[in-house]
Amino acid sequence: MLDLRFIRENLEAVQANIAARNMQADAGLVARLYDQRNALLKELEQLRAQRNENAKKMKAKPPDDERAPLIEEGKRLKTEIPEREQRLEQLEQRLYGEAEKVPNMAHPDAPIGAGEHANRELKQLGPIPQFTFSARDHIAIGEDLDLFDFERATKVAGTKFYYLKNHAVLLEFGLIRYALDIISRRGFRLMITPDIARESVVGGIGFNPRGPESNVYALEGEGTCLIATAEITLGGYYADEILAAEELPILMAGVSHCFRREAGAAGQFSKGLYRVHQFSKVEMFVICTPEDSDQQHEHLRDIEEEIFGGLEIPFRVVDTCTGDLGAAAYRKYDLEAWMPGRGESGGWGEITSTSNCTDYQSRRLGVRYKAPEGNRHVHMLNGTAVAVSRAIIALLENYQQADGSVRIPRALVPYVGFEQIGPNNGQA
RNA sequence: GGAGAGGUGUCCGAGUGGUCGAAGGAGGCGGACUCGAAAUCCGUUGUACAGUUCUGCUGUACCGAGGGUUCGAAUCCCUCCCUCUCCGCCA
Repeated sequence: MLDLRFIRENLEAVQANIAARNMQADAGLVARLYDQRNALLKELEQLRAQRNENAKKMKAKPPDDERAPLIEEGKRLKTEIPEREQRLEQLEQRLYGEAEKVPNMAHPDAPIGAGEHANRELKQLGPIPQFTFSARDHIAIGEDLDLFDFERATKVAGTKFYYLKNHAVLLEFGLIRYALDIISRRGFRLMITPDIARESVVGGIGFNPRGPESNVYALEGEGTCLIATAEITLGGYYADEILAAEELPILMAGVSHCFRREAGAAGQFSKGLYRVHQFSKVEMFVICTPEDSDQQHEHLRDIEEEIFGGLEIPFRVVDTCTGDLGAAAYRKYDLEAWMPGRGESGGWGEITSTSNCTDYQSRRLGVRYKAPEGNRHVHMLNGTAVAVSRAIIALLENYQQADGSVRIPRALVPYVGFEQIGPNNGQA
């Protein structure tokens, strides 16, 4: 959520930002409601001051003839105050409801535009593999090598679920451990987080906890949701706390399952492992001062490049345009891996993403730090270390061999314990 | 799941319906003493929102949460939540 005062004082910039992001929110209404709320609050506080004043006079235990009018006055205030309180509550509910729709401001360098074509490619790393045979997608590769079972997962759990089998299981754990080693060298505190979080935390991070539009699974009667990413549980870790300035930056990494409803998401790129209801992910999360967040964002991007560069997977880095930033991000970089099985002749597919959400999340979550000039909201950033299901796609498709086997990149071999998958697993 | 105890400021811990934003202590910060330190002494020390003649001042709210009683609630009543201890169950 943005600061209400900021919205009122920078109304035009906020409105322009909403338009650039292609979002629906009425900042003007927020500003008007805010003014109304402040006027009403002032009125209410004056009445309460009168009530306190009145009660103070009673403390002196005045004679009966003075008491009676004071009691009358008190009773009058007692009807007026709750009436204002009720109106204030309704007004604030509307105000916050509207204010929560207003997205974060965007970085001045973030490309402005609506669709994917407006994203700015920053760099491309690693050669795109040239195959002497016709490249297959990960579904075909995996089925041959007995790595997945989508059909039985559908029978048991529904569409967009999967069983990982055999080497794919080891691939999952190996990828996680590979990523953990890198980020722990980079100073991140490792955690395994709950896979469930309260709605207040889910909402504070910027996810819509309930409703048909929501991408998260709400648990019936519990007020909690399955998390869509460990960003939620890591971001909530310090909710309602005031941190010491010396503690910053805080670097956390969380391993979790991620659950996404993906309601209405369909199409050619939702086949196989690309868009699924459940996957495992290692997420990085940074809490820092406002002055530091741009630099921390570059740092996160650098780590993501190290992780996928180390796997020798060709990828490009994209500066996400305003229309694709979502509500919370101030700036976002996506890493898109080359996926040879995508479309007719391969294509780029998002494998990681890192966002600087500035104080948009920390304001609702109540995470602040003690600065010399007073308590300020921290900046929060997140970045994917490895999203296992998508990493598996990139590995299988880029490292597929003519004989149907899949080679394992050198850096990953120690973590998985084998050099290739099928047809004989490297055995003669 | 059963039984009991309890939720007050950074922490510990008092609190009779008005003099309680809240005693006392610890801790933190500033200062005095000291060659320096410890000890001792003095002072200071919550958060949020709003207003403002704005590096200060004023008002309001906050003693787990939400209701109620009252001219007035940390204090009385109701509901809920949470924590701890013991027992049961369990990976």
